[in-house]
Amino acid sequence: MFSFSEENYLKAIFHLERKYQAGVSTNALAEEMDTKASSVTDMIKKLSEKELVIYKKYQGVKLSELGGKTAIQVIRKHRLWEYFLVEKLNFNWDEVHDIAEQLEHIKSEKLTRELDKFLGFPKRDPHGDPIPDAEGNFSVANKMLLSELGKAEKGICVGVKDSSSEFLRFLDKNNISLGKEIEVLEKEAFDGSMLILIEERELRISQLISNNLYIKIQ
Amino acid sequence: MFSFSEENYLKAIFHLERKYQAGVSTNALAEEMDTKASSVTDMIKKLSEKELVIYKKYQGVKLSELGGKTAIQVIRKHRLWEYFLVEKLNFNWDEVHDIAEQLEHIKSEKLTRELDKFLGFPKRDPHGDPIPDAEGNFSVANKMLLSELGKAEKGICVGVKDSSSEFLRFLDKNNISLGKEIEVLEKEAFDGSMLILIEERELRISQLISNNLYIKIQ
DNA sequence: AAATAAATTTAGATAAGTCTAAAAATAGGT
DNA sequence: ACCTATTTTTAGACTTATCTAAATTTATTT
Repeated sequence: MFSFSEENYLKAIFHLERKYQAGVSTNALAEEMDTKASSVTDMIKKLSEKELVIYKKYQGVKLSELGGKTAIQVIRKHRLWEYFLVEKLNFNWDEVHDIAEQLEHIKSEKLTRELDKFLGFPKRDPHGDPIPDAEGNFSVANKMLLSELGKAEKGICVGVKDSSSEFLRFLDKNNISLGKEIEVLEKEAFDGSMLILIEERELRISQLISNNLYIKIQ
Repeated sequence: MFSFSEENYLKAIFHLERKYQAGVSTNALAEEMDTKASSVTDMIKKLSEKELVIYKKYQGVKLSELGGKTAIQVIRKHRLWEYFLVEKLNFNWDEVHDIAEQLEHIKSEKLTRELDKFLGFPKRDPHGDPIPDAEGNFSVANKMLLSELGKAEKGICVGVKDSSSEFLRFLDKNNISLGKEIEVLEKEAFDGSMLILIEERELRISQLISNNLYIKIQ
């Protein structure tokens, strides 16, 4: 089928397409993949020959139908494995990403289906991201960033934008986890920090934090 | 750490060392790995530089202490995943090998430990092979081949030598599975076939079959 | 619209793992 | 001990995925 590297590129393009609908630039992809632009060009050509992406020189790249499907299957596997690691193997949510990066490339449709069934067809991974079903369908929740809330507004914490171990451990330390209600008590215009109420506790968080926490209102 | 390919070579050498204690020959390894002798020589040199094997030109190859430990960890992961697939994900014992070949290369000690714990520290994989513990220790059962039994002798089926899907499906079809008692009713000297009694049923099996079934006596 | 800056692609090189074909070493038979 | 057959290694080439440096295209500024 496809190599690990090809699958990683497809996944990266998929994620970047949300931000760059017109086409993902070589440089953006190079940054996302932590590689050089020239390497990206080479790989894009290869993906283009395999009809996984639509590419015109200097015009950026988009996933084809096939490329999109493939990317979603990789993402499905990644998120199912993350769920497995947390729910069955006692991993914390900040420890699962790197292992899922490896597991997402295991090739066996039956394995993915059976894992999904074994886990009870979970809808979201430990970071609140939706898990595509076998057909590739997944719900795009109407979430927003906590930083978008105004004073006295409330929301339920439903996901994280940054899922780095550092950020997740910060949330753990401050007892912020998915499903909890957060109310904005104050907003500081100067630095974007806010005072929030979560489980009867008041907590001051910087804009970097509120910019990486997804919430759902009402 | 080590590449998939390096790990596969170590595993192959480990398995072949049982048969060739004096050192595994390049050709034997090439056959096992389904590759060319020249490729084997190249890889052995690399493994030798990394001190994973002991190698002198034209003298065959042996695993070093480190190479042996590494091989056993790969085998441990392979067998744990096979057990997982059969016990948790409803796979049949003839379907798990290829997937375990992929999963055995996932790098995370914690994952292996937690998987082992989750499975209840199983001692044997679905084919009856011992699963090394975290320290690499595993029991070498005093098993023998069914073909070594004489007339009127009995044994408990404890493993398979060939674990190809074809052989395993043959066993399924004839209701031969691990744990069952087998008694030799007749032995045909001419072709090595035997008439066996298993669960009240009489069954004639060729020598190819009895040569690939491990049993334990008394 | 020309000049400059930025982004992108091309050209050529490298490392891992494989191959074929040829050379070298070992083993076996007489 | 010699000749031959077999095994093993070497030499040189190919593929995948990467890199650096140079060339080219696109975008921006004046």
